[in-house]
Amino acid sequence: MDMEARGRSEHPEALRLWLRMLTLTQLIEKQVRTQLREQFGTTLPRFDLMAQLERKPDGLKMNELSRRMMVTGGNVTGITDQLAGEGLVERVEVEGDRRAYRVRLTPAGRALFGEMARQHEICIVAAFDSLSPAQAQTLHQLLGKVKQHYHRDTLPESE
Amino acid sequence: MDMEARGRSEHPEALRLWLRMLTLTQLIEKQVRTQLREQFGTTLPRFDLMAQLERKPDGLKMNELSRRMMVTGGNVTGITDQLAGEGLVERVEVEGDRRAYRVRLTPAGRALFGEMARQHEICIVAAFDSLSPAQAQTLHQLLGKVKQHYHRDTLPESE
DNA sequence: TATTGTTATACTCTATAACTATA
DNA sequence: TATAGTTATAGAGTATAACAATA
Repeated sequence: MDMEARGRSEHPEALRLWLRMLTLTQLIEKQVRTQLREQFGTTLPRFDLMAQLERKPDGLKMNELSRRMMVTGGNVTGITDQLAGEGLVERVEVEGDRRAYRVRLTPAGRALFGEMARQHEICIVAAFDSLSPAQAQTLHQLLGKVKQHYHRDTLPESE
Repeated sequence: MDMEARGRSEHPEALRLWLRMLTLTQLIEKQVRTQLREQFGTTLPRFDLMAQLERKPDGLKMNELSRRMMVTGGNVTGITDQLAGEGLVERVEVEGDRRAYRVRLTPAGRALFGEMARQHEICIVAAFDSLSPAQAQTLHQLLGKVKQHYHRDTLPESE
């Protein structure tokens, strides 16, 4: 192992940091995808879409979903079609704009997402098990600092 | 924005941490992919493979590449075929085992990788620009702790 | 004209499994 | 039998661009 092998002492700290973060993220992500596939027959983008909707009872418009999921619109249509076909989400009309829909979880979708989220949480908690609460908080803050700076440079607007 | 929207106060710290790390990684990764595509007409897996070889003058066997890149063997064959077709890597025989090859960078591949790595480094350094050296080191250490623990649970062997 | 969402398409990346050739 | 690597295939995931309907 290790993709991280790429980062060597001759490289600046930032590069070693990035390679470690990338490797770790891929490792955890791979496990999450496996869990979603094996336990629920679903995929990470589908889970992501449902997660976006979970705390928005009124749903989200397609372009909002697209922006939040960081993928282009056509893909959101495809995933939404799948989930709608399984009765997990539904499209509802937006009054005042007949072009747009809002997508929201159905009761069945909400129930299934609750189960998935519970398993997912167990998996993630285990992954970060080695950190003390204080360390976890520090990590969270440092990542937040990087992300905020990054957004400022590349994605001016935010919610 | 934000995929991180998934993480709410009712969720444990680990989940918020994970979502923040995932979002940030995807953000940076997307920029890296764009840079590799636009400036060099290449992809992240191709860059990764070359990066693995860069510090191994004798090259690596296919199964070692597969393990390090965390993908299955067939994919390594495909990427190696592409790079070999462009004269960037070459397969050399392993004496004592006529089944195996070692893949290594050609001089042209080494030169090109050097250029790519230089641009890549600029991009990554900029991404983590907001951290002080001490903060970067802390982040590196915390990620290392999580990763080590993770490896112990899931991937016993290491290099 | 601009925007919302859909459709069609193509390409990269990936895993799986069957295959060959050596060991 | 087991291992190194290849081939073939299928599916996920993505971006692009052309399109329809509405604003």
